[in-house]
Amino acid sequence: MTFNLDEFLPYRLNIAATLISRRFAALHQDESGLSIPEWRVMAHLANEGAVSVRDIHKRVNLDKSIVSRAASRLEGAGLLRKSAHKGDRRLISLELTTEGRRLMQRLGRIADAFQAEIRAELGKDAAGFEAGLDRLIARSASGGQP
Amino acid sequence: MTFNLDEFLPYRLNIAATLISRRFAALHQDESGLSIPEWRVMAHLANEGAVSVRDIHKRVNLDKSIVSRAASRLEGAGLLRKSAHKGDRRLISLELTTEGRRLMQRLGRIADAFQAEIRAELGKDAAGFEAGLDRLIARSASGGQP
DNA sequence: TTGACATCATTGCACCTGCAACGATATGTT
DNA sequence: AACATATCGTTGCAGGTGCAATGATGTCAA
Repeated sequence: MTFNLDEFLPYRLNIAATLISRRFAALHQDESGLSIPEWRVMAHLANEGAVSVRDIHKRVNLDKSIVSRAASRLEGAGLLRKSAHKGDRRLISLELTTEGRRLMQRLGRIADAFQAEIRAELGKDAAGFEAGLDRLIARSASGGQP
Repeated sequence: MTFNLDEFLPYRLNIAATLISRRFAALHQDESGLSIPEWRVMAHLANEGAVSVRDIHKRVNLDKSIVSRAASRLEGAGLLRKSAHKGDRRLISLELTTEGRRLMQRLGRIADAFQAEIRAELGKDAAGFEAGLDRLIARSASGGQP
């Protein structure tokens, strides 16, 4: 039996992702109270303006049910606004309110600072690490190893 | 607004971990039917022999309630055995059955092959990627940036 | 126009997770 | 010995997640 869990890449990847998420959550939680899905929805809206649930679902890797519920909570918190999409009444337009935009400006700064901190910790391995990350995502997203 | 979610490291890390976990699950699911917690418990037992719930909880980053429930399911499936710990009756000794050991031999081979596949995909970035991963885990586990 | 089929957002449901009790047992102090 | 405190495994419970309906709307072809 040569296999060792501590050296297993999927395991280490999972641990690292969990720890980094916790660290980031600890940084912005007090200020925002956002969960991870809510954070992703807000971050996407901050970049893209008015989009549908389906757009977010596809772009930020969240099940559409999760996007839907997150949007409802965020609407209740006054951070985004839902409106009917002109032309296609199946769609819903989501966009940030002024308050939502203001929050995302602060969170954007926190996020940038945190990313800089991580890159500093990575030091000379930063470039290789990020290149590997992107390669894994690209290879895995397309369904395997084509 | 300069922030972009797609370039945000915690986000990319989370996506990569999820995708890799899915790929690995797809490989061994048919053969084993194990969930991620069950897989971790089994993998640890395969290396360590008889250990307690608390040991696993600390070593493989799972809440003790999750370890406890996973162990019960695995016991029901005939893959591990619970027995009283001599000397300290609060503890429970967990160890693989013959069937469990046999399963882990097959899964160990699958895991090793999968890891080789990932390293091949990473190519020249493999070393930097893994070094970065370990560094992030080490820095984050110790509570921050000491 | 009608009808078959696709797409969108929401909801229901079963499962998993994280956290906080809880009872049982150990340890340490007096 | 007796008590306070700590540790172990289990369980209850609230909340989150993934998946499969569901109903509303859109598209396309005959």
